Amino acid sequence: MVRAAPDTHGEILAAAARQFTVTGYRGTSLQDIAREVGCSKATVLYHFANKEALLAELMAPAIDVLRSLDDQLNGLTGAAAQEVAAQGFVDLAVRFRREIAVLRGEFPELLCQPAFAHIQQISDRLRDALAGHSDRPGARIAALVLLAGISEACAEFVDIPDDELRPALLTLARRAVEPVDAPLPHPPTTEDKDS
Amino acid sequence: MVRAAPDTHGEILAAAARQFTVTGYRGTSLQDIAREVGCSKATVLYHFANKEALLAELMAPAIDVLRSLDDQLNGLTGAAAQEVAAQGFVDLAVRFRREIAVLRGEFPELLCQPAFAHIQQISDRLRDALAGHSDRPGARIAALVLLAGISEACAEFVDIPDDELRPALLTLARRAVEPVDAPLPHPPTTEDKDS
DNA sequence: CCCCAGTCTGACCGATCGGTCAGGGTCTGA
DNA sequence: TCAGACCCTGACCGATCGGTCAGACTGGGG
Repeated sequence: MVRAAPDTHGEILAAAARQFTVTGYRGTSLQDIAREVGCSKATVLYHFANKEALLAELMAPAIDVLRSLDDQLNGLTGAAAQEVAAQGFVDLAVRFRREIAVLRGEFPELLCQPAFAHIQQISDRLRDALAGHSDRPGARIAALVLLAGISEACAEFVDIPDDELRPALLTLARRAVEPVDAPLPHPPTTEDKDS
Repeated sequence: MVRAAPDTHGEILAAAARQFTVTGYRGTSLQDIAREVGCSKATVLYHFANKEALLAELMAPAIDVLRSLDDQLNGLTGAAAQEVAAQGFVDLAVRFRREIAVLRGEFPELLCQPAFAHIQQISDRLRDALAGHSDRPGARIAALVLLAGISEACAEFVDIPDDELRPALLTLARRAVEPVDAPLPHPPTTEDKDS
């Protein structure tokens, strides 16, 4: 044991997560992060190639889950796609509230960065699934309102425990989604992860 | 007539509105705005005291309408408050899509500026009204999801005409809002502005 | 004619940004 | 004891930001 094992890398990551959620990505300087950790700005840039790499490492777990949700959605249509999309996204948003809060608002600019190249397309497909792959404006609008609103709610209600937030959002999503004629294989009263 | 009456002030305002909607308030520099207008940065700062004053003048009409909606909400309770809040906010968001898009994401930072001092409290009251002044987490969550989602949808669906977007959002809002036991004085099938 | 108010500009300012770099400490294994 | 990997830092860089300022240009009224 060498006295508390510094783990500066992890501390920087944690400090960045805190600051990004409060002041946003652009609104947080490397200097701010270094100050909270108690090291120099150069140290931050020793552990991370650049500011973008810091963000990318912070977002990686959430992005992995988003990608796997995208895989689950592949091939599903109609009401089944809507239900899986609603459950999957609510679960993701609640679990990764902090990451959602970071991306909030700076989505368009952040998506330009190579680390987040495919996020836009994935979230487009997610929105499309939530709309039951329908072309009706009402369905498309409802899907967008839900995705954006759920994200915002997760970022805002940090004081509400997961187990309370998740069912409330899921109930809301099911109520708000524009119903599509294709029936579900079985009633979605319990959680069903795989098809 | 003195050849086309420059109206630099208005041109700067219009250019700022365009750029703010695309790259955000912080993401747009005075240089960018000046370049689009075809004047110098110093000219921008001759017509507007500072960057914040430019934003304030841009937002003034939307804020006026928001304030009058806040007045309408005063004293209403239960389902009546929910209905007026839903109608009022959907109408406001659709009409002022551009302004909504500007504020999107930079809300927390922008609210610190003196010009937007009371916006936070007004939007809190609006959210509370949309929740029917209920304390139930479900109602509060639904209200936040709706407000955030509707804002985002208005900023995103710029290509959809007002007359199509407004009823779709209103239908969605009525479907998604957590019902409150207090009944409406009369069914809200037609628009009713005043009590 | 001059004067003045309105409009506009280039040059400049201090602050801050993300990022680089040479070098100093410290620990470890040969 | 020494080499080298690892960790960290102060000093510095160019770019860009919002904002200031002295002065140039213009048109109209006395």
